[in-house]
Amino acid sequence: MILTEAIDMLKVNGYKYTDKRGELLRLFAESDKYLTARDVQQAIEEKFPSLSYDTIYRNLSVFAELGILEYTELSGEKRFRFACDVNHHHHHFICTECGVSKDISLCPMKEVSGRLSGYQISGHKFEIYGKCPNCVAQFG
Amino acid sequence: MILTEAIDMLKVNGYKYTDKRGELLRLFAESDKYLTARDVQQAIEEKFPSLSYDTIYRNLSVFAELGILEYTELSGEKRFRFACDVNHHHHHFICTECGVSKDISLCPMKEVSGRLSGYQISGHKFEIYGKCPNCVAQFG
DNA sequence: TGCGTAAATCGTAATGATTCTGATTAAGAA
DNA sequence: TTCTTAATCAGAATCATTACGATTTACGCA
Repeated sequence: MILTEAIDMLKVNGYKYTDKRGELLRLFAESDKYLTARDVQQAIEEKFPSLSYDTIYRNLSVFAELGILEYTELSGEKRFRFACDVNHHHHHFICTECGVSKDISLCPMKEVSGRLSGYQISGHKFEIYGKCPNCVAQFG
Repeated sequence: MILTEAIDMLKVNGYKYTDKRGELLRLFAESDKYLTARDVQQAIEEKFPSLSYDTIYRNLSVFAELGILEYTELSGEKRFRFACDVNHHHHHFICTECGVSKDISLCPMKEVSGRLSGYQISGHKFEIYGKCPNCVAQFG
């Protein structure tokens, strides 16, 4: 997904375009990191110093619902990143220091679903945590 | 793990045994469900109507640190269940209705770790969500 | 271009989970 | 039994998240 697609996605679904939404989306489009609402607020502070926290939250939720952002929960916080290839299901390594993520194309669900007859599967989560090479170099 | 082992584990690590800790552990030992602190409070209310919420929290953390309980986060809440076979690494299906869990012995990390050279892996999470057969029958 | 309406944003407050504090109680060693 | 220290308690503080009512703004339409 790219920025213009994300903006189209907004409009197609009846949401209005605002400079603030644009800036939020740009921030995610330029990064492969998982960000918390607080991260976003800090990153965007220069451009929109008074952007309401509530506005950030609501918009992150909207974006995630539309599939523009991917979403996970880590140590008690919601985190978001720009959606990768929507057509190719995959998972992520997530750096616990900086939030940067790396695609893991492998998905273990193929082998698992056969073992769960009688169960109604609604979702799954496969995430790997640790330090990315940058953070290993920086923090050891 | 069984209840008596869990209690030994407490003592070996220098923690005192109290009736309340005993009751907390018994509650988990008799269930294969993931429970929130609130769930625990309700379940234990009959026996200890005035057990402090803080006490529950602290103890769940202690138990998890000692490996007596397994821990996960789901929809913004910490959840705990009695540790299964400590010697056999595995994952869980978790029912989003009732919290009941089922072992999934498969672990995808074997295939993945080779793809992450340069990364320092500290942990991973593989969980499957949905409804257990009971809840499918009950709620559809 | 200017208007009107519904949506977006704002500032603030409410909520809910989690953690902390300082006082009191009780487990377990001597 | 006594003593020391950990455990528990009640209540408050903290933090993430969500809700509220008022104000502002995007954008369809004249």
